[in-house]
Amino acid sequence: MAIRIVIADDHTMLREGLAQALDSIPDIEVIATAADGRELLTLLAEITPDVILVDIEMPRLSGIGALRKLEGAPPAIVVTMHSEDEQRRKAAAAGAKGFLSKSAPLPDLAAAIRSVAAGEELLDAAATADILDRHRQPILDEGAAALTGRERELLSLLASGVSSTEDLADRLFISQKTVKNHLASIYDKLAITDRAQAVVEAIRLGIHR
Amino acid sequence: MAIRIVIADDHTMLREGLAQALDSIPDIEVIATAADGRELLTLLAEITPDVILVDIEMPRLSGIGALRKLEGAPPAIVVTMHSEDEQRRKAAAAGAKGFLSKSAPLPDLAAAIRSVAAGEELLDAAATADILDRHRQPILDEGAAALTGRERELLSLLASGVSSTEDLADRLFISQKTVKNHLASIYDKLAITDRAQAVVEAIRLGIHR
DNA sequence: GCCGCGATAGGGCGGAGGACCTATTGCGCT
DNA sequence: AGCGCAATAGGTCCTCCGCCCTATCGCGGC
Repeated sequence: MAIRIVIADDHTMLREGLAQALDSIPDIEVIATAADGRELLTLLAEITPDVILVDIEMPRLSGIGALRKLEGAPPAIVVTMHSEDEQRRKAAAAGAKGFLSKSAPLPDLAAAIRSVAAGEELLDAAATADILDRHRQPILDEGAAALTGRERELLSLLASGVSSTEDLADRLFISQKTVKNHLASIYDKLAITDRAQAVVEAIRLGIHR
Repeated sequence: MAIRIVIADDHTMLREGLAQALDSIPDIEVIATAADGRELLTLLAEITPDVILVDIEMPRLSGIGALRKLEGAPPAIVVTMHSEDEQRRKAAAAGAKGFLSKSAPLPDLAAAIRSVAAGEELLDAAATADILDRHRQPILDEGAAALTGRERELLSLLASGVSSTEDLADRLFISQKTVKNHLASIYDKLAITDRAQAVVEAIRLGIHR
């Protein structure tokens, strides 16, 4: 269901941080990370993600070096510190399907992951913007996509700890009956049975704050 | 309650990724981020975090430059790509309280944040390891710290979507009565009233999987 | 040896919550 | 004009949940 990705970067803070951030996006799942090119190769001998995210600058074996050895089995996106044309050219030559600066916003990275997962290429800097726009929205679950605005509001409140029918009704300025109706509709769409499961789903789908 | 921090780094992927990763630690709260030194200064004119995390290499105004202007109001930890003594020396001179490589593991970063929040200094590379060790454990809420092992197991199951008394009893191989007793104890300790709120707390406290 | 407490289990009681059904209003699309 | 649907609200029924109280067993500490 979700797009399964692997992240390779030698800086733990970026690697683990990005892993957590991407994992929290409903349609993206980080299944493993690697601290250098060799680790990445070892990893890919065992598992096959849908998309690989590689940093260029890494000890032992660089991202570009790793890609050359892989010959593009799973599509790869190269991320780098200083986005220069020379690096972009090298990445493309090594078989990368995408190229992004580490300064790119996370929604762009998510869109890029969806793009290459769908078989598109993001190498031409000019064309990239258009392609990304077509992959902006996260691919939510069937049920989650069917949620109405009011249902999302209610879920968001639930996920913030407002659990009783009375409190929910007060916060939304509607009757307790309507709260129960909305909840029943949510249970139906998400295929769950109670408020506790609704909280789990709300947080998994990123419906909170 | 939680340690309030601000992150300054020009690379969005590191900045936002790290923000999300740190925010998920129960006793750490990321209240804002900045993309360069100037933004950081603007931010600190408005808000006062407990700890600042700054990258050295940033456009417009470097991390070191920003620290010099701040004169160490909130304690700062400098993070950098290539951990060299020259940079460590400069960071110390600019008033930094800590110095870490971006390759440092996240638990070390969390421990470093707790250390400087507590008023300690992490500049001597040799002494750092000992100090970090003393700040390994996350500072949980009063109530959360009082949870017993079995109560955590139950919470963890709840947070994974097992919500009915019957299912919980089956998964833990205990009677439904005991499940209710454990739940009542959890409600008491966490000052909540039902399963939905328990799920919210479980996830906030990182008790899941 | 006993106290405290974690883990286990039972009973009763009242209310909240979930399932099922109907109904009205207003909006947008055809 | 008519359809579909989101948002609102009401009703009934019965289960399950939260609350209060009691009780046993075994372990570790004072």
